[in-house]
Amino acid sequence: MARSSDDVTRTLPAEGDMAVPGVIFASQALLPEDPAALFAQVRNVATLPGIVEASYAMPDLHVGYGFPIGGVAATDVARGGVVSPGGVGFDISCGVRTLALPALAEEVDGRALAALMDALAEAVPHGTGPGGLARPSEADLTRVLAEGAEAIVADGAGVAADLDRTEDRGRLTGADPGEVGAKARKRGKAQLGSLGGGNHFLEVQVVEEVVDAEAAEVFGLARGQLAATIHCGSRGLGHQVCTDAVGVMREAMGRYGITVPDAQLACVPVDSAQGRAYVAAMEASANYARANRQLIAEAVRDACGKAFGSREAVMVYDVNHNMAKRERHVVDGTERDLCVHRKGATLALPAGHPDLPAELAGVGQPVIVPGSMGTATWVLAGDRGRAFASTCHGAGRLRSRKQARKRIAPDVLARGLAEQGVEVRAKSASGLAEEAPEAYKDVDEVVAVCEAAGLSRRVARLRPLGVVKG
DNA sequence: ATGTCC
Repeated sequence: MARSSDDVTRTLPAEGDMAVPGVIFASQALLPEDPAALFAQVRNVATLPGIVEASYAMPDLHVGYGFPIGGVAATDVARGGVVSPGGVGFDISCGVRTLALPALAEEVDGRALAALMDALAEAVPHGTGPGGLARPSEADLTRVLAEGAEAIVADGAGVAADLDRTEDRGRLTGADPGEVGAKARKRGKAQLGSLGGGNHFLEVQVVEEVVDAEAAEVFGLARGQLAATIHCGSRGLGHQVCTDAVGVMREAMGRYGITVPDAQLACVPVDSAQGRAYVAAMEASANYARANRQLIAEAVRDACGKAFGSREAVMVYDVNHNMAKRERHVVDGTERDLCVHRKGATLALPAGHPDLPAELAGVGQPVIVPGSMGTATWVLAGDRGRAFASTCHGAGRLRSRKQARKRIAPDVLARGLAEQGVEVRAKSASGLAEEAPEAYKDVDEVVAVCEAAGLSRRVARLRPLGVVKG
């Protein structure tokens, strides 16, 4: 029987220092046996200065640095609302980009797939540490920080249509490269155009199921078609920007009279010197992340050219899931200027929203939700605009990296994936075990809960055929 | 997530 919104919504009433309630969208199956630490994080966020409506958590929620991953929190800028790096995450503007490939799965046999995966593994730098597709000068890096994916397309890597299908058209206009520290620049300079490690990956997939035919057609996806999905972020640059900002805010917070229940929730008013500096550096990091995905998408096109004889790969969408954005939303009957933190959560604009490009206005914003390695990726569309128009970002981790390493043997895992017909090109065996499906929640249940809650609608399910991992 | 501890 179909579940109602109430069936998947849990409220933690405002008590103690909480300014608003906690609202968690999840079924029992998506919560850990002992959710105490997770609920404590949702409650802690509800105490932040200026928070409005609720401390929300999406169905893929799990414990993170200060804020839960899967958390959505909006603060009222005019009423002392804060910005917190812990509410954005270390991998600033980490996100997912899917391209529709010019081939049907039935046209690609095992040998052709293996050739494509070899070409992709060769073309796209993956794994931790330095080494990227681009070799930017200091001036190039500054331009990427200021202009994002737009700078990459302007230099000839990609087409204008790529930007039409990239969140914010690939460029955050509040970015100030001058607010990105020297150490962050140094790390970023050596990594532009690289996947990284952890749960970051590049997959070749087949569209296995279309749930919403109209939206799938608008998004450029058809049953049986191949797709490529890129999951990565701002690498060491964003990580360093986050680290630097947490240090500054821990020290500055007291001067604004702010106390928080957890040091990891370090924050300052959005409208303060330190708040403005962080937002400018965060947006520059977001530009770096989108430029990174644009460069990798071009390398995917090159690999397709080599393996298929066609470079034609059409953007479905590029959505990010680690950002704080200034947005206007109606709260208690009045439209307000909010700073919306989405950490392990995405924007999901409903159909008809004025910020959507005309071609997407009829169906809503695309959202791409990668499952764990070897499991499905879902393409969704914004639905009712709940929780400041947000939805989930992935399967959500169930076991820590350490637990996963302990429980899962990499060779057994690799064999299992091979038996499923998934071609794996992995750099690190222990890294592979950390990303095993057993370490994650069931992504099908995550998106089903999003749909029941009215956060987003299911459009298409993509099954992996090959994966490149750090 | 991360030059997985300066």
